[in-house]
Amino acid sequence: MIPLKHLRENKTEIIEGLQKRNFKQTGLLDTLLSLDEKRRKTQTELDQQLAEANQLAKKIGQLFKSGKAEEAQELKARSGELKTSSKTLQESLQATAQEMLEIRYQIPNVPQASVPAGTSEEDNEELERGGKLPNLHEGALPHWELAKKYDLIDFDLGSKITGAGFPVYKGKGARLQRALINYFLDKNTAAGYQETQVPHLVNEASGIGTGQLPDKEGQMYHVTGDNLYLIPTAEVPLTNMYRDLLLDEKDLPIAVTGYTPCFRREAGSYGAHVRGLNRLHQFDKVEIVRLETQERSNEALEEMMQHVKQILAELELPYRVLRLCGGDLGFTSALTYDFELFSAAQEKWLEISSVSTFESYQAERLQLRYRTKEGQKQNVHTLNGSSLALPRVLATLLENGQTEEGIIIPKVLVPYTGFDKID
RNA sequence: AGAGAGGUGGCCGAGUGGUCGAAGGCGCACGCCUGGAAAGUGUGUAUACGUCAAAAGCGUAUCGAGGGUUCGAAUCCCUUCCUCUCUGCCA
Repeated sequence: MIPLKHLRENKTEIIEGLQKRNFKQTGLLDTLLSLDEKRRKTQTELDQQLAEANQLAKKIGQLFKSGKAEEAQELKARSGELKTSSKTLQESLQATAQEMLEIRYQIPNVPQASVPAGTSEEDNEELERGGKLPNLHEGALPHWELAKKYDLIDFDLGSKITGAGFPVYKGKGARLQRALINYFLDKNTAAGYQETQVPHLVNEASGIGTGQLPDKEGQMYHVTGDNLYLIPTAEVPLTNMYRDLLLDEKDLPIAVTGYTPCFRREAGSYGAHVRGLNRLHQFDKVEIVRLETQERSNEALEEMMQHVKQILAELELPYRVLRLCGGDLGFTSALTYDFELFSAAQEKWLEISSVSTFESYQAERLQLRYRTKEGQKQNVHTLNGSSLALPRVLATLLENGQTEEGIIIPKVLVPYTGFDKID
């Protein structure tokens, strides 16, 4: 959420920023500001009434003690009045606060200056390419064919036991998955991220904290019996570890990494987009999360980007880095770099990592602050990224590594897989 | 899942209807003492909101969370979450 104080002081800038992501309902900002004024007025009035009531209560107590019950009775009448009117004010205050909150949930983060304006992925800015494109032999196959040919992944079996989008990995396919998870975790811990295992189900407060709730409720699997949600990404538990905290500047930066399965309902997805590993209801991902000071967060974002890039380079996969345009930017993000791998057999780019800074936006919801050296309280800047999401890496690995003699495993992975070829 | 006990400030812990944002201790910060340190000693030590240009100050709220009773609630009642003990079940 946008901090209110910031909105009061920088409304014009915020509106300009939001235009970059084609956010039209700028009227909400004015509504918010006038509600804020109302809220403050009500608060002042309420405080005055409560103050009077407090004093009365004290007086009545003293009168009772000194045996002046009659005088006390007289005061009680006024006390009753105050009670009624303050209750009304209280309710009004709560309603206003709730209304403000709901509006604030509807206002996305303000993109950074470097974010290009744009409406779709067409307008994303390509920053660089790396790795090398493979020369596939005649008759090269997409990964779902390869998975079948070498018996690595069984989509039908997953459908049988659960449903579409829940594949079963078998033999070397399963081993490759485990190898990737370990390899990613090792790379991340070597870069200073603390390895963390978190719950795969979260409560409502956590969903609200990172912004999945209330808006994107339909995207998560909801365990209604216990009112818990299956995590759509490790970002949710990893970031919510720090919900409701007042840190000290010297506690920062905090960097954590964790592997979790991710569960997404993906309502509305269809067709070739969901073919094979391209889009799943359950998939594996290793996530990195950082908490930074406001001064250092942009630098941290660059570091995260370099880190992911290095992993992709080691895997010898053809990648490109994009700076997302306003229209493609996630609701809570201020700046996002997407990483894509080129799937040679499908002849298209597949997104495998998204590295973002949320600046204060998540912290405002999480109530996550830090005290600066000077003693001021500020919102922590939160950042996260995939490092990395497995299915599409696996898909590219299979497709780009295929030769007539089998699928070649990148050298860095061999110590993890225990084999250098799938045949 | 059933029965019981409990959740108080950074930590420990007192407080069962008024003078309690909360005794006392520990910790921490600053000062005094000391050649230096320890000990001793003094002062301070929560968060949010409102008021204010800002700070100070003042007001309000907060004793797990939410609601209720009462002129008045940390204290009584209800709901809920969490922790512990016993029983049951079970990787």
